Amino acid sequence: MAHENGVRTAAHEVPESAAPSVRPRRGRPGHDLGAVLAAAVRLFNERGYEATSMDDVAKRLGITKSSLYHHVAGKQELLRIAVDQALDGLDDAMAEVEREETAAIDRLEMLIRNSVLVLAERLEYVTLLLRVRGNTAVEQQALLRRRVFDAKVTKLVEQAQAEGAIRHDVDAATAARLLFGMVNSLIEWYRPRRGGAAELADAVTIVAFDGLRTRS
Amino acid sequence: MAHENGVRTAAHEVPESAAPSVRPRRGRPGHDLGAVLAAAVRLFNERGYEATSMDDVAKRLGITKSSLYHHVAGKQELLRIAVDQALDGLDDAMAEVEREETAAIDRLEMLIRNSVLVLAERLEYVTLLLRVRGNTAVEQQALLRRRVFDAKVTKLVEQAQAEGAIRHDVDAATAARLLFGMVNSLIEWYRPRRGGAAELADAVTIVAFDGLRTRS
DNA sequence: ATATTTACCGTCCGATCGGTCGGTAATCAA
DNA sequence: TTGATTACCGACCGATCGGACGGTAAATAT
Repeated sequence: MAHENGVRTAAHEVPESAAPSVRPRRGRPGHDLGAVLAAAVRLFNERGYEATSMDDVAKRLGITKSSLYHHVAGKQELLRIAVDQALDGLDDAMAEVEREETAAIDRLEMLIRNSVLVLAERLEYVTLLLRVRGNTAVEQQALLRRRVFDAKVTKLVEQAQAEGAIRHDVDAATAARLLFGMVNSLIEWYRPRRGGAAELADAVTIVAFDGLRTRS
Repeated sequence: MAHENGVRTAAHEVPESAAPSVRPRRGRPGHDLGAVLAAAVRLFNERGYEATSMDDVAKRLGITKSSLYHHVAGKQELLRIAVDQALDGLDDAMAEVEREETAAIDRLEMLIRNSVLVLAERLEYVTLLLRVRGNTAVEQQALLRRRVFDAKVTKLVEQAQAEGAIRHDVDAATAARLLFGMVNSLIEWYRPRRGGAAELADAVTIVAFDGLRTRS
């Protein structure tokens, strides 16, 4: 693990579903960690994490850099909280599927649908996650969790192949990667619309399982 | 256009197919622009463009930063030359397809195959291209050329739909994006093997057109 | 009124960044 | 031997970076 920072920050904190909420807090009014995180993630995605300075984030919030450091311990922690939001969502999607006992191909379809929904719901967090390169300990930890997820997808494809539901002329690992390559590419162009995520999940599963070609 | 730099650098330069070649040059022996570019692109992809300093590039080559500036005008030019390598390859792939007069779906398949091969051949350049965010004029120019490419793909899908070869229950633009989302995702995991690119292109076209599901 | 809690600010710092400049070293052509 | 040509280097510069620190401002709770 290598704590690397001070003690603070348990593991899963903040955005209580990203709602600014109407709770009247105690001290002087101002931004809370949720607002700070939202602004930071938006900027990270616009310009890239490395290309965004803490001063950029502060300015977007209308405060100074020193004020920003009152809310967050450092730039890396901002990144860590954000990617954890994405990874937790993806893990939930996977956990729900693992509770199922249906045919492997049905669980695979369910996983794809769930993942598309998570991607749409937490678009900015997932976008940030998928761009992490592994430069720091925080990023490497994120890559590790991604690899665990990917391995589970491959397992699922292998099972579906063993059950005869998925073609054997494409390697399972390759199929899994192409599948989630397609899913993950949503971050490049999908923009939230009401209900848009569900029909998008339809499109993805159709292309993935039945292909684009018309058949008689 | 907005030249932004000095006069130099015509448009398409260097890597004469990336071969170090045996040509005996004139002055003092050392690195040429091709070697510099290769080292830079590799580092850009490992750590990200912004996170890579010119000193990092110089050190990887075993020279100093000032020596590096003898070969290249600046960091942005390094990026520009690199992404142009990728874009030129993709444009060639598209141009070959546009010369064809077969059915739209066949041209689409040809484009996918060509694109996969370009991706495999110029993997590092394309990787860099696909990560560009648009922070500078150089990057925005690259994004512009990408958008032109994407628009042509959508047109092709629309034609194939009009010809009845591609299903109508998926929006053409969405299909085009999912298609190249899948293709482009190769940069995340594909690593060169002899002949591997061709069978990878097979896998991609199979999944794209016929889907993963087995059918009786 | 006073204590507590929360948010904010100005100022400073060492490190690193992309880039410049003037000079030196090694090779080939004449 | 001299002149091009090409490659390299040390020293320097202004700007910006992430972050530290001590102090102030506004709200609620007592």
